Amino acid sequence: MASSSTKPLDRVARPSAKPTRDRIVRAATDLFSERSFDGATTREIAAQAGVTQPLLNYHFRSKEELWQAAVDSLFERLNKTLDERTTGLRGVDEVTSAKLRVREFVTFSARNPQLHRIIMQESKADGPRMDYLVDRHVRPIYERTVALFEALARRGAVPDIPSAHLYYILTGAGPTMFVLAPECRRLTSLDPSDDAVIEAHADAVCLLLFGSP
Amino acid sequence: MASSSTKPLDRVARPSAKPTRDRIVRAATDLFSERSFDGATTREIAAQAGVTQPLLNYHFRSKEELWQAAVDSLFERLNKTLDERTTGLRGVDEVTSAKLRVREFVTFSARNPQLHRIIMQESKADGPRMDYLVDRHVRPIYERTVALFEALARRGAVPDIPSAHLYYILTGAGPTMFVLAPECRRLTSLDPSDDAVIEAHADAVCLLLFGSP
DNA sequence: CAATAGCCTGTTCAATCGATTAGCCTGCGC
DNA sequence: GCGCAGGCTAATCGATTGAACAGGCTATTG
Repeated sequence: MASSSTKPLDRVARPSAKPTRDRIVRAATDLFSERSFDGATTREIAAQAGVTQPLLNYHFRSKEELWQAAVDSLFERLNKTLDERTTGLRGVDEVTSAKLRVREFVTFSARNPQLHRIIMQESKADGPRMDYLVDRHVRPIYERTVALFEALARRGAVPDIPSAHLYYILTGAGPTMFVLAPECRRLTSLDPSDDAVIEAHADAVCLLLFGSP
Repeated sequence: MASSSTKPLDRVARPSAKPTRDRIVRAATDLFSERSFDGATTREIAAQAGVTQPLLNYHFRSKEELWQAAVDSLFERLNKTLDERTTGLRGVDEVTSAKLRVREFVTFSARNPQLHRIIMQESKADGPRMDYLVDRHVRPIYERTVALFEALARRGAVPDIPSAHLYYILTGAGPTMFVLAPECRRLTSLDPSDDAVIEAHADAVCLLLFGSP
């Protein structure tokens, strides 16, 4: 097969191109998560990035490749955030450490709802973009999380629930309030972007999982 | 303003039109939930329904109106399912009744992941379709659920968590495994459409919320 | 000081979108 | 048994989509 997918552009990039490229990726992240892959137009992305539409095809081979760049940058941010929280925790016991990790996950999901929106989006079509997401990004996180939960379950720190179910309970209970933020604002008097609300939600999730916030 | 939205077509429908209309709505439900509003094309919906594309504009004024019909039929099914479970429960205590309702919600979400997929989809754009969803369908369910949780909390049957947070924990933890079914199949050895898996997930959610399945 | 390569824009193309129109076929009411 | 309205299709519309192309500006390079 002549699959060429995502070869880097064979061009020696100059540093002056980086900020422009970053603005495009940021705009693409927002619009892909808001409008879905099909719903987001390259013209709209270009407009939000403050550039012309053909420039997207200059920096990226296709809309598909721009989508991959957006996804990569999102997961890079997530992994960096979680890693920073994990290191610097030498000597803290395993349960407390896990709780902090969960809280960090909830906070990140609140500040970056785009990630879960894109995952939800793509996990329906079940196409090549789903392959990219799972193989490249989701599986490593899933396996680390499951291993953590199973260690916690052996200590009795979390309820005895099959780890796959626990994983989807966490990835559902944590981000949904923020993924559905516009709905939440209409239904309740809460603003999901408010720090106090985020804190309260992290409390709630930890209370359910660990028995204490 | 000349807003005309969703007037019924001024035409005396014959019974022979109903099955065709239903097939179109069913196909629209599947494709809107899989591909999002923008991603689903009227031609594809027509093809899956086994009719020609202009027929959609015969039965519905616009793509928007077809979307509303699909959403209406989904929520009608949800409400019917939950109501059937609630009646026929005379004399059962409140906690057991709530548990059964939650289990029914999880089961419905597993068999009809389209509903949550569409809600997730629309809750990002924050446009007129979001208004339609919340005002017409989600708010009544939200208020009933919150009232139920607050009654349960007064009895100590569920953890003391602000009801809005509890609502989003439930609507996240319950359906996410099934909304992300294609992802789940790749990550785990579980098939989210398997009855045993659905049962196990309902057990897990009830265990976390109520302390026992 | 040329000249080359990276960065970016204006213009345009074929494909595809939702919607409209004109018209065919069928079966019910009179 | 005739007319007419409902159900449906074929053909086509203007608008918009992602992408390609040709060319201009600028900074680095030799």
